[in-house]
Amino acid sequence: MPVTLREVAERAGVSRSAVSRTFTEGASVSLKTRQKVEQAATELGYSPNALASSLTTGRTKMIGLISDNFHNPIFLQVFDLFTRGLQDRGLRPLLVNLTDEIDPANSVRMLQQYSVDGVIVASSTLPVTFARAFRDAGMPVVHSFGRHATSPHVHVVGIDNIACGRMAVRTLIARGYRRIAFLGGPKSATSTQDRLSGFLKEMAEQPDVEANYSFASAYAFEAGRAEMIRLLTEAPPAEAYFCGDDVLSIGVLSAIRSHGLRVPEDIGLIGLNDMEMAGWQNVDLTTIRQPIDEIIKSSIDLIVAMLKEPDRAPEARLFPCEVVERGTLRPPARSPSS
Amino acid sequence: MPVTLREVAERAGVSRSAVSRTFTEGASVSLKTRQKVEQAATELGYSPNALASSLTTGRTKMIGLISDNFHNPIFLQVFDLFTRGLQDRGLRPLLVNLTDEIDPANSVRMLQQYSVDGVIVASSTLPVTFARAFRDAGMPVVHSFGRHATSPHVHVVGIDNIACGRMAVRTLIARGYRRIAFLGGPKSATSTQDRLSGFLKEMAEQPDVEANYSFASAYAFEAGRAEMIRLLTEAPPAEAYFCGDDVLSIGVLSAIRSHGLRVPEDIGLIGLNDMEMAGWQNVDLTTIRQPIDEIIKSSIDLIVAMLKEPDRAPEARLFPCEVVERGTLRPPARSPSS
DNA sequence: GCATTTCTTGCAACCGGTTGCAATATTCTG
DNA sequence: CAGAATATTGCAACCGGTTGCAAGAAATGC
Repeated sequence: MPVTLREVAERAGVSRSAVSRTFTEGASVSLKTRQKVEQAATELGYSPNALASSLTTGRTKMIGLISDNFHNPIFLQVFDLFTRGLQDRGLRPLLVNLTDEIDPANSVRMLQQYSVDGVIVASSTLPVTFARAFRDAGMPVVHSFGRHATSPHVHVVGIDNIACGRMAVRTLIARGYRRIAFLGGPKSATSTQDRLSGFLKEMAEQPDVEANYSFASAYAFEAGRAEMIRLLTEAPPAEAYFCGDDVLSIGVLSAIRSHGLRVPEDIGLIGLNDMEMAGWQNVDLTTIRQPIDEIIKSSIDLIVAMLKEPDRAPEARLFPCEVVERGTLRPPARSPSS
Repeated sequence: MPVTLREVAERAGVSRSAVSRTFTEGASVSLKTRQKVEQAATELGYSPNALASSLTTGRTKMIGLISDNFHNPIFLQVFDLFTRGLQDRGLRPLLVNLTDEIDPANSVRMLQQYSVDGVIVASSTLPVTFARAFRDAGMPVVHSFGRHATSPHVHVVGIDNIACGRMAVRTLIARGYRRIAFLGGPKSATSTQDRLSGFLKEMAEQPDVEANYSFASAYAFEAGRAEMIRLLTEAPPAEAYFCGDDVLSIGVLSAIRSHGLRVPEDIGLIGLNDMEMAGWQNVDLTTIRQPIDEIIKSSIDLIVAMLKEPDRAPEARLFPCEVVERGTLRPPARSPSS
């Protein structure tokens, strides 16, 4: 059905090479042949088969886009930015949903079979070993929203989750909260682990503060709500909670209100991400903003750079986060001790 | 870098055909050769290049997954179900973000170049002509969430939006609302047009009912909020609104509450979709449920069927919707006239 | 105008597989 | 055990392109 090189060549009365060359950037073709070929091509509606050419060029311009998070609304934005960013550079995302998969082996094999030029792992929960599996298979890989390592084996673009944990604590302390808790995402998520670790480190440096923590089963509304309901019924709650992320926070908010308590009057809340919904009037969540667009832009830049230079030394690009003030924390104390 | 057929053949001491055959379902290979080949293959870590084979088989097992909606949280669920469903059948989604694109020509060409086996257009807003462009290029195509046509030119899987419009009206009438309005999505979206059309048709059959309608600029929270704020400030509001979809409803809800009014006491609200968020305790939206999972499952079944039988007569598969009772409408009137 | 240099062009081999066909090997039949 | 039927195998051509190379054409220098 589709028109091939040969047909165009025949109609234009030139060799197949000539046709190939007119469609290859920077190849040597005279204006005359180029015109003949282009005319024949448009008449026939020809466009070159990208896969056939990949066979010799070794480039498919396809990028594996892998994620295990298809439930957190923030990832819709992530997919939007990734797909557009890749498209703008002439790359095609081959989407892989890892939800039911624990082992990278299958994805590695699959992406190998499709000879993708590179792989982007978009996940804040997958362990580093995952991205490494792709690197070990010889594919350029970037782990977006991944865990920061001092001597990374793989390119990582994201935030410093430990620093975020500390930032949350300092923000809460500055507002006079003294009984503080971390309500994290799943215990197995690297982002949860790091945020908790930062949270605890900063707590250890603060006198007279009571810390506590627990985990929700997922970065999801229901998980946050369920965990908060448990906390509210089992013991007196903390004065303020640092939640693993924004969706979780919204679930927590819902639990608190269901319980007849008010935010921020009875309980303070700070999230992480600054997803669109955090700004909705009935949510109005104070949160730590993660610069998603920059992370994604940088990830794409990095993967593009690796196409040219596959052996680039692994690099961790971390972006600063900042607190976005909204309505779920009481205002900062008037006269801080410092 | 990657291992090729030839290397496996050499190591196993057989011809290249033999290797190819061991990896081809139902090809004739003796147990002995198969074992030799399999051993050599695992030793070398070989897996066949899907793109090279596509050249002769004419099948890439890639499906173009096209959408123009990367802002409505419901589409995250849509992508989740599509990617998993396709993966389960050994198909790979090549994701195309149409957000900035008005003309199908580019996407058609691109998907042609990558010789996808089929195309799924997932959009409730794109006109039929869009899916048709793919069909005209000779690709099997299914339009999911698309507009129902009596004599379709292209396979459509979705709901009857006109019927949904009527259903919304009947539901509101049954609850005693008499001044009713439709607050639709973008005027250009086919789903908006059809829902409005059903709304108006049913209204025309109802005596003593006052109808009104307007449009939001997008299926999005802010758009719904903005439009509702406009309505509230310009004139006395209707008693109840049928909103174009759930995100829109949530924006509308937010506007109403900001305005100091209560739902459902002052204003009733019914959405469409039954997205996960509709069930969140602080939303609790009464809505018309669209069976997304069935629509997607059916879409995938259809595209798979078309791989075998490309000239299948176009078919419209419409799924019934139902009202999900929650807290944004007052209860049905006790003694209806019938 | 002729020798040189630089462009174009087609040939042919190749990318990594698949597949029809004929030759060979194996199994079955009586 | 011979002859026929069936299975397995490798050869070679092909899928739709790209590319090194050498030959021919055009442009340049003097």
